Amino acid sequence: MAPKRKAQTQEVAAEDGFELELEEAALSDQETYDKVRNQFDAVALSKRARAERGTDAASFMFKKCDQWDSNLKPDHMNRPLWIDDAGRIILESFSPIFDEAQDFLINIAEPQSRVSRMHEYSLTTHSLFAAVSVGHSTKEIMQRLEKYSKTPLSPTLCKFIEGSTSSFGKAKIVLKKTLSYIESDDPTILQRLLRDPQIAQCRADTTDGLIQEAAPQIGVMAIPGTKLAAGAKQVTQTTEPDQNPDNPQNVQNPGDMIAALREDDEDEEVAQVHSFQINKADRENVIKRCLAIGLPLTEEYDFNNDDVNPNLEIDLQPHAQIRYYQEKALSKMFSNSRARSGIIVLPCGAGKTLVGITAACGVKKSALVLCTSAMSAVQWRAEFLKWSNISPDDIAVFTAENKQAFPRQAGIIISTYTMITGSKTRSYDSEKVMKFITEREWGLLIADEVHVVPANIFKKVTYNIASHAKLGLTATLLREDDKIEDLNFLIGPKLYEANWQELSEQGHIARVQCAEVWCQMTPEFYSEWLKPSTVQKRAMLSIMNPRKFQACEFLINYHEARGDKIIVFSDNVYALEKYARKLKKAYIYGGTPQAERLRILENFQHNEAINTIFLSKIGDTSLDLPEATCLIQISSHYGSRRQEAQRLGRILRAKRRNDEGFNAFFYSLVSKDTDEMYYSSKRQAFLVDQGYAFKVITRLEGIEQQPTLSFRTPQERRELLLEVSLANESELGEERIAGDLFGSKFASKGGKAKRAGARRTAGTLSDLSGGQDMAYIETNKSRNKELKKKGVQNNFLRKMQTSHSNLKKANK
DNA sequence: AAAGGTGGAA
DNA sequence: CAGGATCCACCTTT
Repeated sequence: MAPKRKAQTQEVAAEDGFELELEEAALSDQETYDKVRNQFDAVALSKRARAERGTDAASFMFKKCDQWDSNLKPDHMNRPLWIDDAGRIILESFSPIFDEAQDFLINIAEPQSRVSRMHEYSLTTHSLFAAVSVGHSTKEIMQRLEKYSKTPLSPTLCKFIEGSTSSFGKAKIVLKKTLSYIESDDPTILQRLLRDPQIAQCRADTTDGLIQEAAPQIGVMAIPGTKLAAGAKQVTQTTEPDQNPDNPQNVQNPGDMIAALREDDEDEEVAQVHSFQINKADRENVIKRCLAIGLPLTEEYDFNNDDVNPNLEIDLQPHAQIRYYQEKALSKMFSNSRARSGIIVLPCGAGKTLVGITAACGVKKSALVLCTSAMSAVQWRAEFLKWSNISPDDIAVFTAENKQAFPRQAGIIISTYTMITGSKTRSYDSEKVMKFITEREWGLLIADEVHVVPANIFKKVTYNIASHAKLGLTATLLREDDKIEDLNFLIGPKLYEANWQELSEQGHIARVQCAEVWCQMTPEFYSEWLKPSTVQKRAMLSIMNPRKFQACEFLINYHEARGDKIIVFSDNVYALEKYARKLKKAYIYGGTPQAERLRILENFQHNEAINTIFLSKIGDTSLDLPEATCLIQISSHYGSRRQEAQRLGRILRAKRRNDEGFNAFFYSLVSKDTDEMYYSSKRQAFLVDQGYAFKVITRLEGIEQQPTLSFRTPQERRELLLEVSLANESELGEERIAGDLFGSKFASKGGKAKRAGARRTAGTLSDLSGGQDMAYIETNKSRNKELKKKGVQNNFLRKMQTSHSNLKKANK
């Protein structure tokens, strides 16, 4: 703490205009930097807090505008950026140089929200770190910001950028011949590191000075699958103008000195690099320590010069043509012919898998792919075989049922996070494969869906597995907690983030109409809802709201008539089953056995008669349903933005997306005047930021004309209410089964926890229905007969339900 | 011996 | 913030 207790006053000042006074003379670089950074954070926080507090989210922006007005550059209309002192950047998307500016901003700033006319970014220490690590220099960042900004950059901001960039990304951790080196083009940085006792202790080589050698040639890396790799010399056609920042043609204003300066930079950098070696065992510690003292290391893998690890024979199939944004993302990873660790953010359905595969083809070393479920592990393998020419022997899946390693020197293993991190006792085979994995060196580690991996788990992964480069793939780099930050340091900076809107405009992902349907609660349900009761009960009531049910039914009818394939999501398993049964549709939840799921999905995809399925949370991830074109959400997990985004992602890859005028639909059904309203708005935040407009529908056109909707009479509604209430009570503890007409309690608790209990009760129930002894097995059969008797019309449905072997529930 | 249920874990 | 879903290892059964 500085002796001068100015913090208070400064914070107050910060609230209103953010005036900084720094006594630079008294402070070292590091201190200056810390101070600037702290104040930045404080300002950003207070602003955000104020905005979120909701007094008026927009007012401070207007205030900022007043300030900006005063010093606009004369030609400001040609410049697309508004930048304030706290690093908030507003980008006008209608600017002529929008593309150029956006490409640049994506590299240096964090996208906050990208709605159609204006995109908001914010400069953070971390985003600047990422910028430097993908090769932008301080000078370049400043100059280009200055170029795009409508107002002159404030000294505060300049100081911030300088402070962040000068210390970030200067030192790299590089593996050469499997040994770890800390490398930098500036020897003073290394000396500064070595002065730190903890780091010095980890040093491996015994030389006094530093190792010095010529820097590697910075060449254009040929990314497999691009025309460049195919041998075509016309690079400019395939690459976006801004992909290569060193391309002087990008400089629009010839008066700018950027190009010249940039070239100077290059010359300096190419000259020489210095390094010292560290003990491999201490690698984690060094990275951590460097982070702590403000000099984080970037991690790069010089795979071309790695002759210790055997090469893997893998190349993309000739027919695999990667798209420009995938190429852009990969070029960030592979510039200067090394593999850089980091995270690539692409919307679901935009080809994350292909990016991963291409990366593996680029590195051509053994690779380890980690995904969240065993199912997607199998899918990854299939994709590998489809897109690359890798021999099937070289690619193994390591899950509970499939424990293999590859027989040859190099290969690919696909596994799950749980399998790798699991600390419990393993079977002998698992142990063997784990040993195989931990004892070898991996060229590339691909982490699928990194956002779901809590940092501490991934720490374990990085600790256990020696991998030279790590690539994280995700669609939604956000979590409701703050663990996402840790990922930045465990894997690396975010290398690329695609813009959903842009991709959908170009037809890479489907266009989506989003709508929120507000359903009135019926009087019976609302008065019940108003009674003091538990959160669960209220939630249940709002989900089971008959009007919502009708809306759902109406939408299904409407979209089935249009020829859409519909997925209905419900987090609540009880509601899921209720809806699905009432509407005679197939449904899948956690308790549905594997074979059953596959059958249902198969039918959904290929059977003309099955156009709607109901899914529980299970459908959120790793279920590939390219047929779906319409999505209805009837209940959801509180305010989880990620879930919303991922569900939307389910329909983004719609096969028919390139049809003329094709639209996918996303409905969120919300019971009016309940908690759902609040959660719904919160959940949408991310999608809105990605530029999706949510329409609010309060009345469905033509719903009155539908004569066949369920729950039209108050009588039916009261029955439903009764059912729901009873189901709810029994759920809340007591083994109450009377009146539980559909045995729904057990359906909703399909999980293992209550299975034993369920079985016992099922016995009792089957007593009631006449199956006297060994009730458990018999239950199914008698139930099936019942179903047949009831005359289920739909062939498929009957077939499906007959073989629904996991029915712990007894139907009345 | 496959297939499927159970329990524990995170 | 809690409960659901998932995964794995072990244990039973045509």
